[in-house]
Amino acid sequence: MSVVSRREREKVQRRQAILDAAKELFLEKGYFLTTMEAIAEKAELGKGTIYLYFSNKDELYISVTEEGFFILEENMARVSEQDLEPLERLKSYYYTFVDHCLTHREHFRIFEYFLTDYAQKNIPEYLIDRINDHTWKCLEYSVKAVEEAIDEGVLREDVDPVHLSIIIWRLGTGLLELAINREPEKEEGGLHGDLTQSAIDMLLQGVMLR
Amino acid sequence: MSVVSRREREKVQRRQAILDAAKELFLEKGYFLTTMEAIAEKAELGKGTIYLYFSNKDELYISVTEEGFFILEENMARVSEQDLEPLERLKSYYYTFVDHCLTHREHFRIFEYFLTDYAQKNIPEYLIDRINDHTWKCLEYSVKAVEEAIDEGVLREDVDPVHLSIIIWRLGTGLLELAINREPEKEEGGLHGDLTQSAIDMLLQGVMLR
Amino acid sequence: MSVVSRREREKVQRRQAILDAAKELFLEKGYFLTTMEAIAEKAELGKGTIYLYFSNKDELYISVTEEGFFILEENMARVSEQDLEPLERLKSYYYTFVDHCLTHREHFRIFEYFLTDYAQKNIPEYLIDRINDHTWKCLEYSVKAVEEAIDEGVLREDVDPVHLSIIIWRLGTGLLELAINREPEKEEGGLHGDLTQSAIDMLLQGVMLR
Amino acid sequence: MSVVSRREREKVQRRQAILDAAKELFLEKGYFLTTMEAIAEKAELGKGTIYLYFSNKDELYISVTEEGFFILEENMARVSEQDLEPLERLKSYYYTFVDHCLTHREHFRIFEYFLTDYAQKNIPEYLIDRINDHTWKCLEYSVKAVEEAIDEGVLREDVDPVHLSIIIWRLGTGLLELAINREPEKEEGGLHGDLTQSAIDMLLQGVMLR
DNA sequence: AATGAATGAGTATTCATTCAT
DNA sequence: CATGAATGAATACTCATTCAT
Repeated sequence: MSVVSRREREKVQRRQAILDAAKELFLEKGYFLTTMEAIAEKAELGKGTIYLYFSNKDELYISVTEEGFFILEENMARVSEQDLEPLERLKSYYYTFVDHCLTHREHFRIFEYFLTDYAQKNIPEYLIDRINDHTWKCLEYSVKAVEEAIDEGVLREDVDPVHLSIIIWRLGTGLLELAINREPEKEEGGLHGDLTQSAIDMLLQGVMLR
Repeated sequence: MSVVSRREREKVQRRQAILDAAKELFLEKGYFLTTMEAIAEKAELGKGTIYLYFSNKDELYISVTEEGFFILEENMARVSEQDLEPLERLKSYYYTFVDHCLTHREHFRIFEYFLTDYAQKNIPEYLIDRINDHTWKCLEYSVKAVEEAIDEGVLREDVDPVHLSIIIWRLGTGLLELAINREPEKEEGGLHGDLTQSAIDMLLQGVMLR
Repeated sequence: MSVVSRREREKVQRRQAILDAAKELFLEKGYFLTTMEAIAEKAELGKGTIYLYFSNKDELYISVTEEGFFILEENMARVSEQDLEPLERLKSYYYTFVDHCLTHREHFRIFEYFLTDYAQKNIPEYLIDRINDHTWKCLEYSVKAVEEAIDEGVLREDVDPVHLSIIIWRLGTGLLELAINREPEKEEGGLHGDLTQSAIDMLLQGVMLR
Repeated sequence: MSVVSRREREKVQRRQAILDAAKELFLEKGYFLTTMEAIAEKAELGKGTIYLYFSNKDELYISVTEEGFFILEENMARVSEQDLEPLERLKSYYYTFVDHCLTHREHFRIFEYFLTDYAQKNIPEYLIDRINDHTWKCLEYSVKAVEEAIDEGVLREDVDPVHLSIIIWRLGTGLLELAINREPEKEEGGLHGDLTQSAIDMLLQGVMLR
């Protein structure tokens, strides 16, 4: 059994090595300019080996994206377990998302690629579905927080929880796109930090009851 | 002269035919999956002809993007000439931008591609600059409106005009991304219309003096 | 008639302009890397115009080469009219050829190209024949001089006039190749001048009667 | 180990197959008219395979040329080890060179291309240097033989060893050019054999002490 | 299981030549 | 006559994927 488990462990490690190499390269050069050969080299594996773990380039790409979601989902879950005022929780989700994307910029970029049309047209549906599932799982945390906030009389009753959640989320990605693609290596506290905070504050101010 | 002007006209038409074909294809399949051959075919021209009008694929791509900006800038200028309350003007710029992107979805998508990393790394700087100039030109309309609004006591004084403009603009793109990429051919009045409006309203509500 | 002759003159001028432009470019970049467009531009004519004077690129190329021969033949003829000792005449032909090639380096290079295999395989026979005729015309001057020299008892009787002529001529081209291709813009008096002279002197010394 | 060495051997064989195919085609059609596809086809390999062995067309071309030099250098070295009178040795080098070029006509032609201007302008310097190194290595054998001949009082003291070597070498190429390009498949004993011999004899006769 | 050599479809771009004006 | 816009065949090179070892 020990032998089997060692093999098992090695397999997992190898898979991870490929994912890590791919993540870095997809981030650096984008989907089309990243070659399978380069990934193999960076992972210090043979070119053919990749195909033992991922059936093709697209699947590898999606897997890289998915990996990011696992981390994000964990962070979201952690926030959900904290004892917070509903509005604070809502902001906390927002910041968690923004921080996650800034820390794992690669996931954000890769995810953005995902929204583009040619990605959608060239990636098999089952892979797309997998990503969409993740997206919704994250969004739901926000939706619940908004509902709570309305219930507790902190937010106006005419606010649609799903709408507000989408707006917050898209506000975040909109600003992130700028921060990540335009000021590649800026420190966190710069213009973007301000914008991120101002944005959510202005927005919530606009829907709070007072 | 008549002959010359006819030729001149034909040249312009041919250039436009190429731009139109390219626009459609870049939109449909993205930069990398669109071939020069396909563009030529769609424009009903020889492959080599394209190169008489655009020096290479990148330049054609940028030109397509630029064309969209010319239209947008015109619309923005038109709004700027209207006699509007500063807050109405601000919203009007926002809606103009959103409407433009919904009407010319291709420009939006192409422009989004532009923000991606591999685009930035593989397009010559002078072409990138050309696009950035357009972006700033549009943003400035919004900045001026915010300044006016502050001057007239409609918006809080502690609001940074550039920051708010960026937030509005990015809120717009964030939502558009969703609308355009996820619900490809939805009619205007759907979920997105609501979101767009709610978003700007909530946001401005948050920064208004009252 | 005046009008006709003016037109005639213009035609000749235009042809010459093309030849001059082509000569310069073929020399500078070689056959394959010289484009018809570049020739047209340099000749300040339309691309299509060239085809009114030369039926295609090959013919133009040969014509350029031929033009060089006309000049060389004239110079050879001039030497043949001088009153010279047969051995001096022989050397004079040799120097005339070498000087011609150094002065009109382009003709030499173009001519050398002509000897290459792909030139031979891709140029219509009638054009090849035209060049060969020129070659023989020049060689015959030398042959006659050798015959004279033998008749006058200056050269050994066992020397074959054609053989010696070919040897002298090829010795010249062999050295020229070096001079022209390797030391592109060296002044005449350099290593090459010495070599050229030494070579013919050594050679003739070896076949002189004494 | 046996497996490894077999693979190694196959790699060498494959490389050689490409070189052979390329040699034949470059000879037959010249650089520009030889396509990588044709080479692949002749070598019975996939188009892409060539690029596993040679980084591009130029490198392949130079490699073909270089291969010829390896053979020539070997033959020259063999002559240098023989016990010969200096003048005989000198002639022997000359004949070795001429014979080599007649036996491996392709190398001669390819090398001649090398001297042309467009080759020089379009081949990376480091490749040019590689070829020049070979040229000098061969020439030095001749230079040493001339020096010996002078030392032993067989050749005149005023003869410059490098000059004479160059003259001999260029005399050889001059004649070879004729033999190879003009009488493609003539048997060895023809006009050319005579010329080659006559030429060196006349020349040396002219510089011998007597 | 891991490898990496081989493959060949696919792509941007060039350029001699034609032909309508 | 002169033009130059249009053409499309041709070509070097890349890269995801396969498969024999």
